[in-house]
Amino acid sequence: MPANAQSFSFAPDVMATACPSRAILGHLTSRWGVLVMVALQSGTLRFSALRRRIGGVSERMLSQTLQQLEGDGFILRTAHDVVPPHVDYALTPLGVAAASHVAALAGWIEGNLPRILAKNG
Amino acid sequence: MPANAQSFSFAPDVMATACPSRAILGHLTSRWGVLVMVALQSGTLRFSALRRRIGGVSERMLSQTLQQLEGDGFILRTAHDVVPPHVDYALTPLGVAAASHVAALAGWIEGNLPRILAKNG
DNA sequence: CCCTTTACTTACCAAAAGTAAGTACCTACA
DNA sequence: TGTAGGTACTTACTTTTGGTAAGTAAAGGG
Repeated sequence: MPANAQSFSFAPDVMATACPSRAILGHLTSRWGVLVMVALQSGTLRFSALRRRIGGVSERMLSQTLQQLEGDGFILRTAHDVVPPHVDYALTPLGVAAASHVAALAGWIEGNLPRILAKNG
Repeated sequence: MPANAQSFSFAPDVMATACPSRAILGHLTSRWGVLVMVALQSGTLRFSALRRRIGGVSERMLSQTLQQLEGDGFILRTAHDVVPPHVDYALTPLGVAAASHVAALAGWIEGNLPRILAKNG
């Protein structure tokens, strides 16, 4: 056992099927999860603002994705008890850190799209 | 038109359904795409070596994922015409750049798993 | 009075992904 | 010599996931 071992009985490894990190990675890299994290990077947004910003997402999928990311602690959901409903979504500190990585990937793709589409591997 | 404008009629935007960057993002963040990129970061691997390294992937999905990433120019496939078959997969320069971002995300998750699982958002 | 907006959920159907087996050829082992 | 295993896939079938459309409740505008 190495000197700086953690108080865990396993080393987190995304390559291992059963490792919890695999599920978290799955949530953050899910089709809509990535886009929700990127969208929330620029600040708090309401449900329908998110829906308008993220092209092509359905209410069902947005709702499901938000619940998943909230469950992981990346997103904070704040419901104001008024009619019509008003619900805000914002990144938690943990979410801000995670979002920076997914946004870096998305940004890199956007910035290098010409190169990618030209297939200059 | 700004001075440093690109020779493109659109600004790449992952939030837009029709933008090609959306599809590329989808490939790189697909369930097995992420893990393939991370696995190949440490060097060239054969099909079955990849399969053994990536826990839980089926041959069908690995094959499909590799073809997708090869089509995008992130991966180079080299088939040696021998029996039994011998096929090598390696990252292209473009793939190395992309892999650094997905690996950063995967690495961050692994490194912060305790915090994430403790749900200290 | 009906349409719209808000934030969802539920039922239904299509698309994606997982499982298992087939292909073709070689090596090793008994 | 026959059987098991390794190589890199593909194909058929089934299960799971994802998308579409509609329903819910209450307020406000035309």
